[in-house]
Formats: sequence, structure tokens, C-alpha cells
Amino acid sequence: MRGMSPRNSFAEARRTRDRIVERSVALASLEGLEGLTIGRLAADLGISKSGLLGHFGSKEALQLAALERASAIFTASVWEPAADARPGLTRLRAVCERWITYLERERAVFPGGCLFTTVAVEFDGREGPVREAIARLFSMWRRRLVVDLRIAVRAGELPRDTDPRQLAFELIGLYMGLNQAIQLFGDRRAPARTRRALDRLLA
Amino acid sequence: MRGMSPRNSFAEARRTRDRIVERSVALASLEGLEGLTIGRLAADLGISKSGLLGHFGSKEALQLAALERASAIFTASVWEPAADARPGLTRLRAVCERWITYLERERAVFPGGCLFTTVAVEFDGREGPVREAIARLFSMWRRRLVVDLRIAVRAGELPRDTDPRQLAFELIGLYMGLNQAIQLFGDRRAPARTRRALDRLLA
DNA sequence: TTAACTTCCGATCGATCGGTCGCTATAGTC
DNA sequence: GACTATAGCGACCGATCGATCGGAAGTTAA
Repeated sequence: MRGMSPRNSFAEARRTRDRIVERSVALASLEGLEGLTIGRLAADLGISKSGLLGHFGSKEALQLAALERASAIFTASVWEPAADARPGLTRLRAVCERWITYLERERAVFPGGCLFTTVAVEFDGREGPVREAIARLFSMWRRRLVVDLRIAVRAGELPRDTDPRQLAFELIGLYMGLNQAIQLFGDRRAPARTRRALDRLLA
Repeated sequence: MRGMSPRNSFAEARRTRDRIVERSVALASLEGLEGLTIGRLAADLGISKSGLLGHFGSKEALQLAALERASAIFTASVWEPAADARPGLTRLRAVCERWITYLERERAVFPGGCLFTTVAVEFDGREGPVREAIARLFSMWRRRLVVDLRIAVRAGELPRDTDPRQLAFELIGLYMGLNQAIQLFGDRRAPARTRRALDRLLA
């Protein structure tokens, strides 16, 4: 509430902050974390620039907060639902399927497509905390893929000569291609293609 | 030359324009086509903003010129050297290998990595001529891949049940993964991984 | 009731954005 | 040599950028 209504309490301040971060995630998926500007974001939320920036201190801190929030959404959508599955190929397949539907359907949260791909491409030629943060995220996810791939190989669910890191590399490329097909071409057959490629990779 | 030296002739004006576009390509691969700004570009080249913009009329025209130039470089590096190879699997393999070395080595021209990936991600959530241009480029390249894949299938160089569009989709994802591995992680094993994945895809 | 604290706003900052204007110096044309 | 066309410059435009500041409004704890 604004205007004549009472100001936010401390608890509501946190909700304001959450609102800002949530909107930042959506806008950044469209325009990137640099294309996201304080002025437009504040106008979009109906608050002042200074009131907005007061929650973070700097644009970079806001960018990091948005990235962290997006990471939490991604984890909740992709990794957590598969956490209880049997480690190895079973859990890996569950994660991969979640990953596809995440790219396919989370358009309400990320209208401009996977924020991580956007940010990775945007910051891979720069230096600083944001670049480090996005690199850390991708490293972590790749490591998790490798873990389950290794388990699957040891359990005989994948050919003995499978290189887990090789396969993880190919999986990530597959998802980047899927994201582009959806965002740039609106290709509705892309998810099916990804599943088909996955079946072949994990056969 | 500036200052006391003679002004550019008409022919030299074209060279000035080329210099601007060439520098734009390099800077845009680092910062994107939106992150590219007239002021910094002009300062970088040692000319005035108005003198620079006079060659194009608008930033968008400059962006399109840079994209066109990058496309010419890519075509000369990847497609033309393989143009005379035998259509089908032979030519396809030549193109794929060129594509890898292009991502691996063209860092003098594209210090920030593949400009097309950058632009595609940057503009996939927007509208306008730049988005249409980048989409057209990717469509064209994918179509060319499909053509050779189809020839290869008909010639029996690939399994009869191969879906050319499916394979082209996987190839493009592979290259996006390669570009990220190089730019974000400096992974020197990524080209070898890409070749290995290629061998399996085109076996 | 008061004092300390916090949220948020309005005003403002210097810098930079893309873009326009009139001008000068030169090149090409006759 | 006169005339026209053009490349490039310097000054400037309104808008917006990220960021800072002091103060108003409100909450919390004493």
C-alpha cells in the first residue's frame, strides 16, 4: 500500500524487498542484469528509486540478489523434486525431465527465458562478483550431473567407458540449444527433440 | 589521421566506416549490441560521436552493420572453406571442424566469444530488425546443416532413420555449450569434447 | 511518552546515453 | 578557379543512468 496508508513495518519491508527481487528476476530474463535499470524497475513497482536502492545499496548487490533468487527458484523446480529419487540414472533422468519442463513452462517467472543463460552470456566477457556467481552456479550444477553420472556408470546403468564429464558437457549444451529454440524461434518441437537426444545420450 | 593531416577522401570514408564496424564487432562480442555505446566506441577509435554516427544514422543501423560484418567473417571462416567439399557427410564434417576452430581461435575478432550467441540471447526477448536479423542467420545456418545431413542420409553415410532436423538441433546445442565452456570457464578440453560428441553424433 | 530506529520519498548530483545541428575543411567536377 | 558534395568536428539537446542526501512518516522498545 502507498500514499495515505500506513508505512511498512519491518516485516513488510522484507516483503517489499522480495517484491523488488522477484520483479528483477522477471525483467532481467528479458533485458539482462545490466539492461535492468533502477529507474524503470522502481517505476514498474510504483516506488521511488531511492527507496528501492535503499534495500540493496548498489545495483550490483541487486543483481546478485536477483541471481540468488533465480537460483533458489531453479533449485526448487529442478533439483529438489528429484532429490529423493534413487541416485544414479534414475535421479539423473528425473532432473533432466524437470529441467526440460522448467525451460518449457516457467515463463511466468522468467518471461525472457532462462536467466542463467542470459547472465552467463552477458557477463562472460567481464569481471566481478556477478561473473563469479554465475560461473559458480553452472559449476555446481555440472558437478551434480557428474556425480549422478558417475554413480550410474559404477552401477552399470551406463556403459563402462562413459566419461561423466563428457556427458555432462553434452547435456548442458543440449539445454542451451533448447532454451534458444524456445526463446528465439518459439519452436514447440524442441522439448521433444531434447527428450529424444537425452534418450540416446543416456541409453 | 586527424588534426593537421588532410581529411579523408570519399574512398577513405569507406575505410573509416569499415574501421568503425570492425571495432563494433569486437566490442559487441564483449558487451553485446546494446552494451555497445556510441560515445565509448567513438572515443576508442579517436573520432567524434557525430562523425561516427553520421556513417550510420542511428545506433540500430550500426548494430545491423556490425551483425552483417560478423556474419561475413563467420561465412568466410566456416562455410566458404568447406564449400568445395563433397556435399553430404564430408562437407558437413569440414564445416563442423571449421566451426570448432572458429570458436577456439577467432578471439582477435571476437574477444568476447561468438557474437551471434551473445546477440541471440540479448535480443530473444525483444522485437525489431536486430532480432529478426539474428534469427534469420541462425535459421540459414541450421538449414544448411540440414541440407548436408539429408544428403548424407540419402547417400547411406548416416543411418537411414536419422532425422536431419533432430541432428541439426543437437549440433547447434553442442556449439553453444562449447562457446560457454570457452568463454565462461576457459575450458581448454571443451574443443576435444565437442569433437568427441561430434564423432558419436555423425557415426 | 519518549527515544532510537527503519522505511521510504523527493530532490538532486555528475556522468552518460542516443541523437541533432551548423560549421569547416577537403575532394571531386566542371 | 569556381562550385558542389561530403566527411568529420564541436557544441548542444532532453532523457536517463546509478547513486547520495536529508527529512518525513511510522514502528519498536524503553
